[in-house]
Amino acid sequence: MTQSKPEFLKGALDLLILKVVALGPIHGYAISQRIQQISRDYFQVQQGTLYPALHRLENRGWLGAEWRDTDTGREAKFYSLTKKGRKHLEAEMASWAQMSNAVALILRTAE
Amino acid sequence: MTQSKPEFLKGALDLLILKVVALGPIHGYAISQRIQQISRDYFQVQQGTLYPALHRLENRGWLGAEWRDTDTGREAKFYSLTKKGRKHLEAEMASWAQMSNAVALILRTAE
DNA sequence: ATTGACACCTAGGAAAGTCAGGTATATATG
DNA sequence: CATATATACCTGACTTTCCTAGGTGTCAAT
Repeated sequence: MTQSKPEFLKGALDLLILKVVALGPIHGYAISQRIQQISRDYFQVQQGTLYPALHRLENRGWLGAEWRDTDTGREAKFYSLTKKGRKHLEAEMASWAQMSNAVALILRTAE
Repeated sequence: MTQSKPEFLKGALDLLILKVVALGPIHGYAISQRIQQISRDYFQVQQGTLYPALHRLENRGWLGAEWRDTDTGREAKFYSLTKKGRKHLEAEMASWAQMSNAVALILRTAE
């Protein structure tokens, strides 16, 4: 797109993931479920989208990962926000608000 | 991303262009200026983004184009919304609102 | 015993945006 | 007059992101 700040539109998924992980350590499969639940089924994150995204966020140092057992006694990779990730999340949220406002400005212009 | 409705995040540019063209016939170069102005410099549409996008929208039957003279006596390609385009704009605006709300739901969740 | 939910992964392709180039005309500046 | 800047259009190569469509393995329920 086109934005001075190149982090959205593509980056909305990153934002959503980071925000959900910020709620507490959680594994990938559950992240997609949470996103779907909270968004009232609006967002449905495909696995082929989810896992590469998680690896991306981990590589950038925003998420840390650790294998642990779930409640149901299964192995799963639990992600948590790093300090860097928390900082980045703050920035992304602010950026999203700006972008959202900018779009609103244009959509609001009278014909 | 991930949305049930596949038309955004990528589609925000299309939305902005369609909305600006809906204000009245306008040529490409001016579209990018208008978007920048109205968004208070937030969006800066690169030419390499703009022109392919306009061709895309034209090919999909949402925009019509016609060569005309500008005020300053130069040739320029003026775009206007087709009926189909107007309908699509309505739909896109509604979709954007939904998506925006869905993101807001997630960003609003308390830690 | 098989199905379905859980939980992870990747490869290939399509779409969109950026960067960096290009053409041409009109106006302003030295 | 020459050159620079703004206007106005365009494209190709590259990158990133997402989706589709596969794959593995475990656990619970039928």
